[in-house]
Amino acid sequence: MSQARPTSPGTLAGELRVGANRLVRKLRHQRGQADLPEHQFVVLTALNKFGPMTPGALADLEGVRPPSMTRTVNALVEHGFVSKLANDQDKRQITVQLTPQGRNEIKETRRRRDAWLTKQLGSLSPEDRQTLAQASELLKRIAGH
Amino acid sequence: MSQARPTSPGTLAGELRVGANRLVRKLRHQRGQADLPEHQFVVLTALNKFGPMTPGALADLEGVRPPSMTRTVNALVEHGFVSKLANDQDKRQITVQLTPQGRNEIKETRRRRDAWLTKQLGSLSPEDRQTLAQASELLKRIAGH
DNA sequence: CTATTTAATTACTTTAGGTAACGGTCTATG
DNA sequence: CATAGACCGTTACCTAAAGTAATTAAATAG
Repeated sequence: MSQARPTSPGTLAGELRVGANRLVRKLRHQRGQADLPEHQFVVLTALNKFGPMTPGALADLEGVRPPSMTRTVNALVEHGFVSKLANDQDKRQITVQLTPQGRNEIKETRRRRDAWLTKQLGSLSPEDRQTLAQASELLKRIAGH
Repeated sequence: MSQARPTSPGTLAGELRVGANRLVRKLRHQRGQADLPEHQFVVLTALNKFGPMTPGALADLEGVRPPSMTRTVNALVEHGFVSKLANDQDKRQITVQLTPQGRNEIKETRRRRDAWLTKQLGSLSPEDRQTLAQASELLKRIAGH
């Protein structure tokens, strides 16, 4: 494990971009027929993490425009994974919330889609897994919200 | 550095997927007007790494259907970043190869698109950068080639 | 030598995103 | 306090990038 000189941000950036892109592409390729499209799934996970939100807040969070989020939310409503709730304080707004089926779908989808990755990780040493665990935190921190 | 129990592959998979996805999404969001679309850029980098290839081989490599690759290659030809070359052994096939402008575009695009990430990495501690450097290797290993 | 297979392409469809504009609701100021 | 403007979700329409089906031309197997 040579550590001659500190890793320079510039060269690391390229390495990290390539590594992250490859993993994401591979994971996308692993996505089965049964799984929800990524843009729908991330909305479920956002609601699971932050609780009920308006479509506008979801759009901001996911970095898409409001009309796109309207479509995504409507698709999820049709699947029965979320429901829309009127807001009595401000009648312009609505609240989107997970249904029990939505919660279940998160669990099932994660299980299916992480099966491949879990297998790969299982073949690494505990030290390497520890490295990746720390890296996961750093990635999230870098990416902000 | 608390290491009470070994990081389980199952929970790590979820963390890693989220972290990698967020970074990639953020990087995509940072992509400037001047940069090529990702699907075009990755073809340039593939040609740079593996040398001249047929459209079919590129399609396999990128996990995309042949008609999509035909379009991507044609767009790159119009930009002058690659050129098509007839194959005399098998006249059904063509070879796609980088032009000098294509090579230059890779360099320039990488420089531009890594500017943001380089800045983020610069604000981390050398230890964290070391963690990410190791993680980059692991990500590439996991994702295969 | 014909029949099948293969490679790239063309034509058309699907998916997921964007912008512009609208309609109902809230809010601030004149 | 009335109304002008801002805000929120939505609708209508457009664009980008991928897919499938069908086409053309070339190689190869029987």
